[in-house]
Amino acid sequence: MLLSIDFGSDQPIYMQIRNGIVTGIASGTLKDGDSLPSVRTLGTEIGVNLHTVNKAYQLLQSEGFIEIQRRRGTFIKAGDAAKHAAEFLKNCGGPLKTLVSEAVTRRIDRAVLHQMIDHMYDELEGNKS
Amino acid sequence: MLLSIDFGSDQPIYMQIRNGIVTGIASGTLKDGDSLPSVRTLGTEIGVNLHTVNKAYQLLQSEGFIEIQRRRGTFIKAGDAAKHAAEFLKNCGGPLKTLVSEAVTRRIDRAVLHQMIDHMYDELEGNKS
DNA sequence: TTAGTGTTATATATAATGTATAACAGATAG
DNA sequence: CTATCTGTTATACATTATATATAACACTAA
Repeated sequence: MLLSIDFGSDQPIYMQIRNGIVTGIASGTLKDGDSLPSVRTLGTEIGVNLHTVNKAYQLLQSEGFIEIQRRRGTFIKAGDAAKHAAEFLKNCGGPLKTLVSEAVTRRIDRAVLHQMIDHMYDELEGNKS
Repeated sequence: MLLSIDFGSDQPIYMQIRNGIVTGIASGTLKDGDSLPSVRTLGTEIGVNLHTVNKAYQLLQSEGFIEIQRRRGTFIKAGDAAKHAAEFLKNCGGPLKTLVSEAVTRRIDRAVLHQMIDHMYDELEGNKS
């Protein structure tokens, strides 16, 4: 299954969908031009209303990850990475600062975070060309 | 000022308070045993209701960052870092995975994230003993 | 005695999240 | 041409999260 939803999560469902698809793109599971399930199909599949799926799709489109073609379908969009890189770097600063602060209070060495990130990169980029 | 609140933020006020105090502890601005402003004082200071501050304090106490002493005040608690380290590492995996995934889609090299983290560590640990 | 502490209770308001149902209008496949 | 599928819009509703307002409680500390 492309996505699995945790209904008990503190994270909104549409955010879980959004994050799942972003990870799918990063891992290469979803490639440029691939079609996504319709809002109804995906909604039924994961047990969620079509509007919730639509909310995730709208968000993903606004972020440049997908392209919604009315009455045709929704497709993965490679887009211009560099164009969105600055935006990402600006937005990730706050959350990352909080995460690092918490790590420092727990006396977790920076090397641990480096390793976690490296492991995630390896895992994501492992299934590429 | 210890804290500044962005009322237009998507992040809840009590979360901003919580994160600000965690960062304060990480940077050494807030040390073990230091007293925090009362819920009323801090609330007035940043233009927020005392219950909102109390919500942040309760959360921080549940996470082991502070100790609330009824009718006496609230104090920074060094606590046992190792005791909470595992919990943190478990919880940070999800958000970090999302962040890394997004970085990969934007073709941002892992070294960039490493550098950001190093910079934050340096900044936080720079003001220590 | 007085002021200050976190806490509890009650009430209210707003926004966010999610569901339900129906209809629209064009695309697409049979 | 017809039937199905597409994202979209509209309406309504329910629940939860967030935040404020006000008052009182019970104890601490100056």
